[in-house]
Amino acid sequence: MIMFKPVAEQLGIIKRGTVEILAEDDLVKKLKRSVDTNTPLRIKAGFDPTAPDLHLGHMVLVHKLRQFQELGHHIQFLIGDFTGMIGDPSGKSETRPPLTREQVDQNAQTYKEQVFKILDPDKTEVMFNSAWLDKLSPTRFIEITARHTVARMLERDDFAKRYSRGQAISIHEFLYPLLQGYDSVAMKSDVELGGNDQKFNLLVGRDMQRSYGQEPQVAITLPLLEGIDGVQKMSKSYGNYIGINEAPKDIFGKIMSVSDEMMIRYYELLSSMSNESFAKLKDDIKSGALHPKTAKMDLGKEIVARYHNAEAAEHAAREFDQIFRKHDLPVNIPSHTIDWCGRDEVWLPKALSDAGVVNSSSDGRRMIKQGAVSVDGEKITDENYNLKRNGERLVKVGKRRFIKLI
RNA sequence: GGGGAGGUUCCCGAGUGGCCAAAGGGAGCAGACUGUAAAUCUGCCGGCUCAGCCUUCGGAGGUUCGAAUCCUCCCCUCCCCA
Repeated sequence: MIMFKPVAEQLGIIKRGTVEILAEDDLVKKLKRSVDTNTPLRIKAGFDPTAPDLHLGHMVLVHKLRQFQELGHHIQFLIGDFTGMIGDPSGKSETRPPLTREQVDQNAQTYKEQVFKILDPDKTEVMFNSAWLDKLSPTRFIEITARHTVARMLERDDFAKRYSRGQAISIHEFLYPLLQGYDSVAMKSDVELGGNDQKFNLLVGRDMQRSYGQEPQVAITLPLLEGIDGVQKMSKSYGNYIGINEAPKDIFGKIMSVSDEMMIRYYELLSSMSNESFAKLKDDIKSGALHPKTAKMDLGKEIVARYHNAEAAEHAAREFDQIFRKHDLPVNIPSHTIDWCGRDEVWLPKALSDAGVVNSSSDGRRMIKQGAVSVDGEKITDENYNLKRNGERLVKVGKRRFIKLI
C-alpha cells in the first residue's frame, strides 16, 4: 500500500525547477484525489527514438520523473516510435530518413538502459505509441485532425515564425502535435512533462483529452538546458551536448570546459544538491570563498558518479588534474598501428589522419603549422616532417588529443 | 493552373563570365593569456606530400579558350492570384 505525502509537500517537490505548471489548480485537485483514493497519478513523458543517445539535456526531464516516482506516482515512459518511423523533417534542410523497426527497437533499448540509471525500472511503464497510432484507421485519423484548426496550429511560436518568414512547413508537422495529444488520450495521462519548447504540444494534449471526454492532463514544462556552448539548447545536432553514455573523462572534461555561468545553470538543473546548498554555493563563489574551478570539479564528479560510479568520477578528476594542471600524460593513451608500407618512415600529417586524430592530412599539416603537434614531447614545426619508425612514438595534437603511434 | 522570388562551402549570407576554393558573420579548431572558464588578441577553417593539382556553388546536359555566374530540361522551397 503506497502512502502518499501530503499534497502541499508533494507540490513543493514537483514545482522545484519547473518553468510552468498548466494549470496548477488542476494539479492540486489531482494530487488531492490521488491522496484521498490512494491512487498514483499517471505521469507521461515522451521521447523521440531517432537518436539513440540521451544527453544531460534529456536528464532534466528524467530527474523530474524520478521525483514523481519517489512520490509514488506511476511513470509512463513513452517512446514515440511511430513518429520515428515516419521521419520528421522539421529540421528544415535535411530530411531525416525514416527509421526501420529494428533501428527504433534498438534505440528504444538503448534509451531504456540509459534512463534506468535514474528511474526504477520496476515502477516504470514503457510504452510505444505505435501500439495505438498504427491501428488508427483513416477515418479515425481524420476525425482527430478535425478537432484542431490551422489557425490554432499557427499559434505555435516556431510555426508562426517560419510561416511569417516564408519558410517551409510540411503538413505532417501539423500532425505531430495532434498525435502527441492523442497519445495522452490513449494513455489517460494525468500529467505530461516536457521541455519548455513542448508547451504547445502539451496543451494540445489537454484539448485533445477534453475533446475525448477525459479530464485534461496537467502540463508541466521544464527549462531547456543550454549546451556546453552556453548559447543554444543542448542537442546532438549542435554538437554541444554531454552524452550520458560518454566516457567519464569526456563527461568530466566537457563540464570543465563550460563557462562559469553555465556551471551554475547545470548545478541548478542537474545537481541533486538541495536548494539551500545551492544558494550557499552561489554566495561562496560570489564572495570568493569558493573557487569556481573547484565548484566545477565537484559538479563534474557528481555527474560522472551518477552515470558511471564514484570511482570513475574520482579517477576522471585526478586524470584531469594531471593532464591540464600538471601537464602530465593521461594514463591510458590509445595507440594506433601505422601501416608503414614496408618503409621506415611516414609523413606525419598522413599518420595523424590515419590514426583519426585529425580530420585529414591537410588538417594535420595545418595543426603542425600552428604549432599544435608534438612527438615525444618535442614540438614539430616542419609540415613535411617524417616520423621515423622507432618503437612507440607519443604524439600530442592540441591540448587533449594524445596517441601512441606504433 | 497563372505570375513572381529563390536553392552557394557545417549554419546564416555575399557573389551574376576569368582577379572564385568563393566576401562577411556565426560555429568549430589551433596558438597566446588562464582555472581546458569568460572576455580578448592571432592564425586556420574542401581534398591531395600543397609555390602546384583535384573536387565543390540543387540535379542533368549545353554555350564558351574559360561558368557559382549565360542557355535548356528537371527537382525542391517561398510569395501573390485562381
